Amino acid sequence: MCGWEQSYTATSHSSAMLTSEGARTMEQDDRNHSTKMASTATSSDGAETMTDTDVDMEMEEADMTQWREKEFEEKYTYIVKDTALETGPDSDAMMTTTRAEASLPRNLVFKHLAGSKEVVGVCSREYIPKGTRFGPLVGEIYTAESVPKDANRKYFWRIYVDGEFHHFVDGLDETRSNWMRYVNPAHSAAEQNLAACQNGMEIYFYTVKPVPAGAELLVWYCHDFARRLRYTPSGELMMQKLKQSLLEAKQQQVDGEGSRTEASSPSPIAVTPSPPKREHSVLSILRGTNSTASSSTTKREPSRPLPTRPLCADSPERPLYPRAIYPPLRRHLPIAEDFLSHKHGQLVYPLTHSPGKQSSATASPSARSSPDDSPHSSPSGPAPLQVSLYPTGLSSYPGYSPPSAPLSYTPGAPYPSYLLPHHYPLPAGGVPAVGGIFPRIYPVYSSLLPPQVPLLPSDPAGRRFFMPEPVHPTSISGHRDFFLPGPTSAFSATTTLKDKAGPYTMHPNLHGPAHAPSSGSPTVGTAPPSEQVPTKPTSALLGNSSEHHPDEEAINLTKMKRGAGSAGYKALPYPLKKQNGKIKYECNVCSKTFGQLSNLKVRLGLVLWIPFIMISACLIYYLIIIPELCKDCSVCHKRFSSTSNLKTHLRLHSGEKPYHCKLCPAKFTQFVHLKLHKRLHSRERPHKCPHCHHHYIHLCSLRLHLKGYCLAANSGSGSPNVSSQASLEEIHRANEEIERFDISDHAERLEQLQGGVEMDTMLEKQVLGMLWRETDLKSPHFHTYHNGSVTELLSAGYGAYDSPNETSVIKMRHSSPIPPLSANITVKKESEDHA
DNA sequence: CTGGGGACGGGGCCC
DNA sequence: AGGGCCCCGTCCCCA
Repeated sequence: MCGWEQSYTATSHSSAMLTSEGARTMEQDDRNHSTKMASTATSSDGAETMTDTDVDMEMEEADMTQWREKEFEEKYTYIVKDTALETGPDSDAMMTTTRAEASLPRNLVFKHLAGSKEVVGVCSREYIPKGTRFGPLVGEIYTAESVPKDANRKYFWRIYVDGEFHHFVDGLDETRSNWMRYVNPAHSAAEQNLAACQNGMEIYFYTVKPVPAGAELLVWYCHDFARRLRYTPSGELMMQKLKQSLLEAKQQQVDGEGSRTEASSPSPIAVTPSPPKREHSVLSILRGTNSTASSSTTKREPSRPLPTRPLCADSPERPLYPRAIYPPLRRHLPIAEDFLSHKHGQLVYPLTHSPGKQSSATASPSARSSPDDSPHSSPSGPAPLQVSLYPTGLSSYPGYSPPSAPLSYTPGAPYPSYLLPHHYPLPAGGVPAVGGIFPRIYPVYSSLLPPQVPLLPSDPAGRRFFMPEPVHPTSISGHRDFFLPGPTSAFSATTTLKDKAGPYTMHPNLHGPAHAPSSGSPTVGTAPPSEQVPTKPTSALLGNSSEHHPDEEAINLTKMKRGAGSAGYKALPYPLKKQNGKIKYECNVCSKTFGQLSNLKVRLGLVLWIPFIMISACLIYYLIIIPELCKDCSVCHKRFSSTSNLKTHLRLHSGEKPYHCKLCPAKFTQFVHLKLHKRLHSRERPHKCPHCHHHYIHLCSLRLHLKGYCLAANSGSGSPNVSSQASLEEIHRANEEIERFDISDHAERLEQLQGGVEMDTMLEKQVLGMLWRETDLKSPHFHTYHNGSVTELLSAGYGAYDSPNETSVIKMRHSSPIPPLSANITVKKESEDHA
């Protein structure tokens, strides 16, 4: 936590980090901003001085939904400027992208329709803290007088001065607007993460909540703005109104006809009793119908009053919102109802909604769905709202097409750790630990995966795991969307396994509003209605244009998204059978049949997801974990769980036995074996040395030890002969010999004899003789002695045995009943030699 | 049954 | 914090 906090705080004011281009400008801006903040904080509270951290904390806790525009302007914490445009007319970027696209800040990414370059929304690349300001909105300026009569007001934003309408900022033209035109409108307070505010004569978007990586930016008017436009303070309310309108419209349809137009024809039907018919109904807007004033016929009211669009097309000043509602076509009503009523929709309206989003009665889905008129569906949500009714709409901004900026963006690069909020502790790498739904549903499988592997591709973390960060959309075979399908997406799962591009295509069912665009978000109106291809993602829901059965609708929508080749049921991993001429939506795993393709998709999503995870887990385990853990023997190729065990094993091949028994010649490859072996030597030892830790089985051994080989005893008396003369090593060796002797049968036999000084003396000579024998080749000291001269060792340690030479030892051995100690091959050899 | 030997896994220490 | 290494206890097999 601290780490994050520190890094975050440290860089939090460097907006330059957010956009790599124009860093200087931004930095400067930041500095100014920081200065501003500091001064503001200080002045606002007399003595109290707020630190940056304080400001951050304050921002985190603040409820920005109630902020006034002025507060946004004064309290925002971070600035994200548009990416600087490459002005050169020859610049490649300008050749392939529009200004709107090129202006996208680097911490954002466009959401595209699968397989197309059409921008349907704007998502964050990285975590974006609350209180971040984007903007200002760029577009063509029109005064009430200068507005072209046939202007498409879908992207109109109204600028007020002193409460009076002043002018429009039109984001329609992508070559004259900026990326903000592509931002979709939020249909509910819950999904809203941006608030549109007019500061001065400009419009800015402020993050009103932290925006996690991968989340779509969804804007709604701030309190003041909405009030000016006479909009509801949130998209939610707008949706409620819309829903109400729909119900009323339906009722009217049931009651009678007349006004209703052909299903295919979008002519609006006044739904609400009072509201006069307008060229654009809320529904139409919600659907994303991009009704221009002229095309009004088919559209419904803007689902969500985009910020700018509050007014009707014709009269900007007039607040649009619930003006007139054109009821959806009857055949589509059912869908619309479901859509509006289901909160956790299992309903799969492929193109436009994610189950979660559908849940809310908010207009979002529809708003983002494609407007009929703008079939071409520019997916962005807000735009739709802004349809002609709302001259200035939130939705219109998101748009954007071929990213020039994105192309230059280096995936992985410079993305500021500061973007990680203290309260958003992502693990290093930005991937959250396993969590979420999957582990709860499939605990067994989830447990197989490494703790940091996100299991649900549908969540941002999961997507990152499979499609790490900034894979630029364009890098994926033409697919600009890079979201992975979630468990509910059969198609997604399928494609994920077999096609690289597949996995990353956005699936409406899975990704709610963010993806909706594909089907033509309300906002959509990127292209002029005339150019727009009728997609109808939303239309499917609302029943605008199609006359198809809902299922067919879904299929068609899918086709639109994926292209003819992979559309609808054809995208399933197996062919569907037909029954009575009708496609039978049967699960090839459990054979369960579904009435709708969408339900089958959900089923397959789950079914396919399980083996997918299992396979993934197994691969990870066998290809990564095991090899990592196992070490194999270069000789026999046997594998071991640790290098330590392998090392032990290798001794078997090398013959090395580093663990020697001091009491016998036994040697072992493992210490533990030596230890076990030592037990054999450690029988009861009643004869304990009063001065040290030595214990002996036989008294004679103890006596020998006490004769000069007990360091403790000798150091006290100062007598010892041996200790003073011989090295410690030699003394230890002597003691070892004594011990060896002690455990041998010879000691036992010797003790059975009549002890006495003589015996002890003989014993000493024998034991020490053995010792000398063993060491004489190594020790010059003993060597000297061995050559016949009286050694100091002998004189000191053996007193009477002034000349313990080989002969004496041999004699003793021969004369004594003590056979050569088993361990002393040397001795034995010597005796043999002498023999 | 005993002891030797091979292997596994955990804990602690050091880098 | 993580990896490598060593020590240790334990288990199992076999002669």
